Amino acid sequence: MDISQIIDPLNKAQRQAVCSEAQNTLVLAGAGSGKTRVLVHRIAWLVQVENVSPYSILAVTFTNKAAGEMRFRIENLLKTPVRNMWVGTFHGLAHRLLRSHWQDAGLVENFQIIDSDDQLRLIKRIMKELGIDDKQNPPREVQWFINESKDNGLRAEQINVRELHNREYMLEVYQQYEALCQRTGLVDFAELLLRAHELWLKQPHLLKHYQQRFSHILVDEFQDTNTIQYAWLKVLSANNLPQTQISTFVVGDDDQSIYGWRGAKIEHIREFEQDFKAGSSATVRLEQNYRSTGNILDAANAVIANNSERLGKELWTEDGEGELLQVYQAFNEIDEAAYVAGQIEKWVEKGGKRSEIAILYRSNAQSQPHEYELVKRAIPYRVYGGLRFYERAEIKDALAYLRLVSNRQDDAALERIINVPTRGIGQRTVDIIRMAARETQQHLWQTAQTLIAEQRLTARAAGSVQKFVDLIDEMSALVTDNSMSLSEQITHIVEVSLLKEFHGKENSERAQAKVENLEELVNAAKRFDDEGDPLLDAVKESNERMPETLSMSPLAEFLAHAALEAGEGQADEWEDCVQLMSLHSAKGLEFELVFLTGLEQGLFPHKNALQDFSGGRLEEERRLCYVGITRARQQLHLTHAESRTIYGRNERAYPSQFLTEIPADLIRQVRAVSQSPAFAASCSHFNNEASEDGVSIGQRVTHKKFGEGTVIDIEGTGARARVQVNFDYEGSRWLMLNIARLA
DNA sequence: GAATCTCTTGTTTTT
DNA sequence: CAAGAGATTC
Repeated sequence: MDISQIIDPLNKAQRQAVCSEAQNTLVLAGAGSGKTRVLVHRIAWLVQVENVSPYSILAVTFTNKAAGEMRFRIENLLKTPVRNMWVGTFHGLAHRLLRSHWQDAGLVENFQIIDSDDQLRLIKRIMKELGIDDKQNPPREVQWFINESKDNGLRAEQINVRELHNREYMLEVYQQYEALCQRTGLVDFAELLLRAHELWLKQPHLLKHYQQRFSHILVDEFQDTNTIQYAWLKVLSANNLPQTQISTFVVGDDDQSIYGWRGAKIEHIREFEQDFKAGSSATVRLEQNYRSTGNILDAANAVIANNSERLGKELWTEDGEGELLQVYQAFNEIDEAAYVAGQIEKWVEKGGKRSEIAILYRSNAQSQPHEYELVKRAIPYRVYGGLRFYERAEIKDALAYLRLVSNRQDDAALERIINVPTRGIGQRTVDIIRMAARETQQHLWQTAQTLIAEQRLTARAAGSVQKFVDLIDEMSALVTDNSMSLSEQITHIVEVSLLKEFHGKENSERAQAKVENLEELVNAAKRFDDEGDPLLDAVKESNERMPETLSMSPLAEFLAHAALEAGEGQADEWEDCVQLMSLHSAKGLEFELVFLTGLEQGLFPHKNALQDFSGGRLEEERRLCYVGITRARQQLHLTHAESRTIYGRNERAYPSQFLTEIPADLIRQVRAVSQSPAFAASCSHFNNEASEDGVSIGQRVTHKKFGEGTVIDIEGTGARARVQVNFDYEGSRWLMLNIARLA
């Protein structure tokens, strides 16, 4: 047993956490203080020193990425695979529990997971059936209401009608939605958690089994737990029983809580100390930062200090202060992207790797101008998040075929593809089937066949529907008869569905991309064939000690994988490329060079957060900013634009309040402000040349008029330059063609 | 029933 | 600007 390997790389506070003898340990870990390391080493410590079986350990994370990373690092440290240890996201673990105990959970064996897109469609359908005007009552609001209720552990019947303030229809939709999902074997994200929680409450024998099994529960990103997740943990750990033997170890940072909008409650950190009081408890603070330079940390500390109600934490480093933060004020988002790309080129020229660079933004749509610029300069990049692979329409179509093959009750899937590709089943026919299904409380698949048999459809419609039914049955035969591999099955289904032909016949770039995506789906299935799902393996392995066994067809496994992981990590991962992602997906990651872009009031902080009078949401935006700043190791560039295209319109933009919260002495303004709105219409040549050859463009620009060879005086901080600029008026905006310095 | 056109509406963030 | 809904035409 080699304890030194586990202990030596740790500082005092980290060691204190890893070796904690308390039954319940709370680790308050600032950004970059070695949070993951502590978790990984804690588990290694438990296994090697305290002789805890990996079988008795449950580790919970929030993203699949984090779960994979944790398992990888544990196995690296222990130098042995830990197959039967459960490591997963709350959703992933809940899903496995429900698969293993579907009967006890009141589900059908082959239940399907739906994403929020499917969920919204179902809600729209129900509202239509109930005759609720979706103009006045946006389905999105109802969706939000349902998910919020579930996140708080509330079923429809537990909701007090009076609290709805004449929005009783929401409750009605919720009830109908629940019934529909139950009838058709569909489970949404929030439902996974709620069911898993109810499983504990309704099936004490199962709860007892898992309580006896898990002696140690570890939770990462604890500040992001929502009510139902927290409740699930509390029940499992038997924290209310003084004699419980279960030890909990949670790691979190209140300053990095950025999922309040999803029901996460920072208060859980505080509550933990009161709620988990069985046996002894300890709190450890990790404040020494091993990631960023002093200046970056000072900026982060200064920004987050504006929040109230913090648990209090100040990051520090033993390393030097490093470079100043650079702030660049761009004319517009194109200019911003050009600046970023220019800096990236510099970094790479100096021998830096592209994978050390991240471009971060508040909302995914902001990736576009950056992508455009990077393509232009042939800089390889990779975008995370946004429309994920398994969320693309054509992929979801293909998956809907697979779902229907695997579960004929899946109404959501059936509705999606009954007329994709078009096969002569129109809105009218679908409406008839829907209504009939509603009357008999049957699912659509069965109803459609009944309607044909009873000749309640027109001959033409009946023929088309019959063809569809036959098609699905035929696919089903392919899948069940042969002992084909998963990827072969999917290849067949994609072929037979004629989806490729359907999308391919459209002669656009987008259509081409869709066909390629469908081909990529087959590759994804191949990869899944080879690699499988580590959590599933763990469950299978450990289920040997349970009376219930978990048996899922490869197809069902693949579908669940697609629903829960939405398809990160496909393609080009090996190439050295710049990383583009939202601030939310950047949490937990670090980069040498970080660009924090779009720092404008209304964009970041987002305008919706600014409307909130309580300020709670503004504080969450600020935490998001804190997360962004602390991603950087060496260099941090903060950019904002004077003008930004929003919904196709050019809008004036103002610097984010967060910029002013950073002490001025930590910042170097790369270029000062230009007040002329006409300049905002200029293109990127100007900015590059002007800033590149050292001209500092000043506060005011004097110009006579725009046109061929306009001469402009630029006043900088102290400096002054005269330049000749050639413009072209193109429709509605000025394009700057070139610029030359005169004096 | 399908394809095409016009008009409105809107995007924060993710399991 | 782009996607979705609704209306119109084939």
